[in-house]
Amino acid sequence: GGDRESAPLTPPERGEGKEGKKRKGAEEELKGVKLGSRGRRLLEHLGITELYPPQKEALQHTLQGRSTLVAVPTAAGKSLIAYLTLAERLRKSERALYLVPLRALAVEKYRDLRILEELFGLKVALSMGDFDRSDEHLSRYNVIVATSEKADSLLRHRAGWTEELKVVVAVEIHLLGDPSRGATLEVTLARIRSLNPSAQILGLSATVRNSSEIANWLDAILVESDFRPVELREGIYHRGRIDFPLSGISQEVPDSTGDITLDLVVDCLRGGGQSLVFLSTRRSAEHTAERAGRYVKDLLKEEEARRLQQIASSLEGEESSRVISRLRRVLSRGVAFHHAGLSNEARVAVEDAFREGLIKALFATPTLAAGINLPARRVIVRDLTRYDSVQGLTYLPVREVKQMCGRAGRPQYDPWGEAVLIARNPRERDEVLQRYILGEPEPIYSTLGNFKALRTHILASFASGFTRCEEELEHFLRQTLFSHQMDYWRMEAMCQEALEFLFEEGLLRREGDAILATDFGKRCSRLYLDPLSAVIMREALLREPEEEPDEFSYLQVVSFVPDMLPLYPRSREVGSLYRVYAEREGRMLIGMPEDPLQEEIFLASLKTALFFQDWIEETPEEEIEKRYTLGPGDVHNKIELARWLLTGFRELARLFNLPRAKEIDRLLVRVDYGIREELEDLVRVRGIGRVRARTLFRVGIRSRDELARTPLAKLASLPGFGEALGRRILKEVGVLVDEGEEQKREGPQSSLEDF
DNA sequence: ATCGATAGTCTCTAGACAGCATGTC
DNA sequence: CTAGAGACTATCGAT
Repeated sequence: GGDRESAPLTPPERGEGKEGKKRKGAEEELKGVKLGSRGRRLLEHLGITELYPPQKEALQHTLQGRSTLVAVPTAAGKSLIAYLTLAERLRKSERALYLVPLRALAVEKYRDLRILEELFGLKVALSMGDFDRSDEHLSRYNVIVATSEKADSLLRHRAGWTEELKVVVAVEIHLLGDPSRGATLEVTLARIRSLNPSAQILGLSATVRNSSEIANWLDAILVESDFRPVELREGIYHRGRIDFPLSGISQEVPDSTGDITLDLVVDCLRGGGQSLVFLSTRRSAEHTAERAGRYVKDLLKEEEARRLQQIASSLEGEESSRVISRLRRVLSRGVAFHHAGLSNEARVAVEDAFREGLIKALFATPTLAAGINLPARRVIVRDLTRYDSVQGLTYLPVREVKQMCGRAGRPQYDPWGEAVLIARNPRERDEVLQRYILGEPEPIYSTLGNFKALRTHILASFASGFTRCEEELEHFLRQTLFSHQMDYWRMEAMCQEALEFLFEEGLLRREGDAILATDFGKRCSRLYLDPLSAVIMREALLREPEEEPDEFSYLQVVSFVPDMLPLYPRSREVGSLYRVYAEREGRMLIGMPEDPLQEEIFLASLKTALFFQDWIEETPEEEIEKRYTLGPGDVHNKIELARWLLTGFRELARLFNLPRAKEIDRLLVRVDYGIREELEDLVRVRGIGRVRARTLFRVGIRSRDELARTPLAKLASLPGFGEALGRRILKEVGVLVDEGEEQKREGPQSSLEDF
């Protein structure tokens, strides 16, 4: 429930009834749509008495089973269309897939959709990387919520149920144009459609210029509208005033702080409204929050200040990271910042406190624009440009700014929403007006036409047996958005290049006219690795350096691969990285490349490997954060990446029957826990992680055997242990000793609470 | 001699998807 | 076509 775009569908009571909407009784309003009993029950349960015009229009098509593309602004109630369609159309023996771009969104949608289970007995499953391990069991569910990468992976594993989908919902479908991840969504949709030609596709999109082209590709009916449940006023701030060009309103903003951004925040807060401020860097998000705190602090109610203090102090223990303690400090003053460097715990705390209205101003990087819905009375876009290493400073895409602006106006709370774009000079004022207020969002273009996407998806196509020769590949590629938008011959040359690469590197082989994936190719595809990553890993595995490789050697390999997001060295670190290399050259599994561009990546891989090494040397996390200027969220993300890539690395070593697989597996355990070798044994015991293992080690308990000989009383007295835990641990170790069984330990459990 | 203010110079830049293996409280 | 915030450093002046 809460403030998600799916839930608050009652129009604002204070609203003026813009655009001539009239309130009518529930029955009459719903008449335009032939909702069945399930739909009515769902609406009733959600407390919704009225549907918005675009919802009604879309439902007329979707309830008939027609594929539909709904292109409407942020927060116009797109999700409800999907929920109602699923409720009405899905029988207990049938299946639907719900595609989302982010894991956080997957969790959100999963929670929402659980209501279908509650009301109609339709079972809902959540499937995303590192979360749902029992993929075969997914066939027992009616609605499967998955990220597009996970869905792609499930297709590659040929889970049977992927061929019997009745409805496929794809949200944020405009991400087809995303340069790094759009191709996955595109191929996944194309694949699903070719396996399920009769499946109903329900695409939900932000407004885009070429929506009819996208709809056409999907063979879908287009429902387009710029309807918003809360009026949105888009304005430009310049020289002490906000102008709202479309409504002709102009409003003065008193100079109370000497800083434009803070003036806008304070101005909004005086009217009792929350602000959401978008900035381009983490540093300015944190810094501006800090300055804003001084002004917001005094405007807090006593009760609010108390609650905020509570939330701040509940964030982790005393010793914690720079970022978190800074967040704590600003939180107690009624403001916060939000970026990907925060831990999940902190992020969620900030989001909740903002929803509750406790945080008066939130300073965010684009994490919030694309992520979960967090509306505010006033959205302030301070930075309309972003640094790009290739192009320098560039203006943000219109779609992105519109998405930020769309967050303005909380249904049921605000009479209207205000989005304020800050112009720094008269020339920029005109630019902003033309580009963002009057301008249209960019068209969506396929991003499948690049080497990385093609080699990855072409391999997957053969590895999973979807295509078995060049003609079948062409037939499939002709169904993609790319060939829908451009002539196929443009892609053909690139496909040839990708095929050549895959043949040459032994991922594909020919058998007469047929094309087959080799075992290496199949493994690579199922491990979801970029073929280039797999090739680099294979070369590293087969290399025989002068000296025995150590953990650093392996860590450097996974850090060098294109699937890694490495830590780039600062200019003054470069020298020492060359020294690191010189020192370890004899043990390295990859040599320094000649190509200067590759060399840069290589240096980054060295820095990244040093980071992982610090982690498994049990360097305190705060120290790591300081040394590499990262936040807890970054550390976590990097570790997670390394776990995935090390698994792939290990599996490839196993495939080639190399003893190095064992080495890599042990390293994986260490990365998993962030521990030195000496704790490896202890940590395999359930209930013992890096901290407890270190405690045990310190008092001389160094193995499971020694643990088994420890009296319960002693164990229970150690810090971090108690009687119950001690008993459980001893039981587990005891059982092991009795049965003399070699037991593998489990990975750490993920749970919904982690999100 | 030490400290501090000021002006000039240097540095750095958002985000986030994926795998495998199994029993257990 | 297109940078700017913030950290760091050098310099000079005051005490």
